[in-house]
Amino acid sequence: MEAALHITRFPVSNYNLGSTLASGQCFRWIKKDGGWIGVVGNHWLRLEQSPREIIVRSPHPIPDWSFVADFLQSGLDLRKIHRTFPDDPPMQAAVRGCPGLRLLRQEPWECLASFILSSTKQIVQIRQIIALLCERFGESLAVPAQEAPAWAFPTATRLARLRESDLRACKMGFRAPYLLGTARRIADGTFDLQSLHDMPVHEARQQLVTLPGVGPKIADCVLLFGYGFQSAFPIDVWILKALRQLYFPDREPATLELQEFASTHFGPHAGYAQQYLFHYMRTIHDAPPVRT
DNA sequence: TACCAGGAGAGCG
DNA sequence: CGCTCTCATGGT
Repeated sequence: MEAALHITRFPVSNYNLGSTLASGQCFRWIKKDGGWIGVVGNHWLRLEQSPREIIVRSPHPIPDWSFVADFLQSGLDLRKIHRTFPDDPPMQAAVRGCPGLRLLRQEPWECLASFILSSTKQIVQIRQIIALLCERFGESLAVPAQEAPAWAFPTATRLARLRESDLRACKMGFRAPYLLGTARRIADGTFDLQSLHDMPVHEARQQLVTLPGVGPKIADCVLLFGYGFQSAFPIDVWILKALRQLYFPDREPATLELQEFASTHFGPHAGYAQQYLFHYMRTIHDAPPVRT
């Protein structure tokens, strides 16, 4: 089975594939047999970390693997990013605590839809909802023998034709009309996701928050994870807690003050810094007690 | 069981 | 404006 797969390798340094895929920026990758199974575009893929490269396997020939390099951002020099981070104890602890953590570059529609579904949900539940949505409405993909079936993320056009009850059946609750409304604006052409690539970040953000179910936090997630605007700094409950505990342990700043602090303190790649704080907070600094 | 989750939108005053 | 409440569902 192994030999039947088509394979390529991306040389990397300081790339922690596991932390990256499990850091709450994407929701479809599953750890299996020392590697990771997932979908990029219309391709089932298996990714595996080795010391100096990421090994990529596909069930069918891939003439051009560059879409995988784009997704992984494997060519990015992480040290250059780190050098722009503020030189303070919390930030340095977060970087040391999450070596090789990266930002992926996801397809904007999948990223937008996924984060509309993320509001007030735990990551495990977001994953369940998205898995259901893909299984029911996504295009079936070719997978290797003995592997579980896989589906592409459903297109906006496909979701736009559904009824709200079809989406609620995927356990997304009050998020169903949001996702449906946004899918319809993209499907009917009144919102152009592609055009955001060429806008200044503040303008792209203004556009995104006109979509139903998209407020400041989700807009920033899409700008950061889907478009690569690395100044975007999503502020959620975890980041608020991180800023309070790590930077202001002796008092209780208002949310507005923390937003102001976040927008000025972390430099041109603030969004990247945010991912370190988020993952550090969730996995190390304030990890919930382990049950036995 | 009760609480809370990578929030947003509507309805107040 | 700024604040509060609600929204649906399931994990812990």
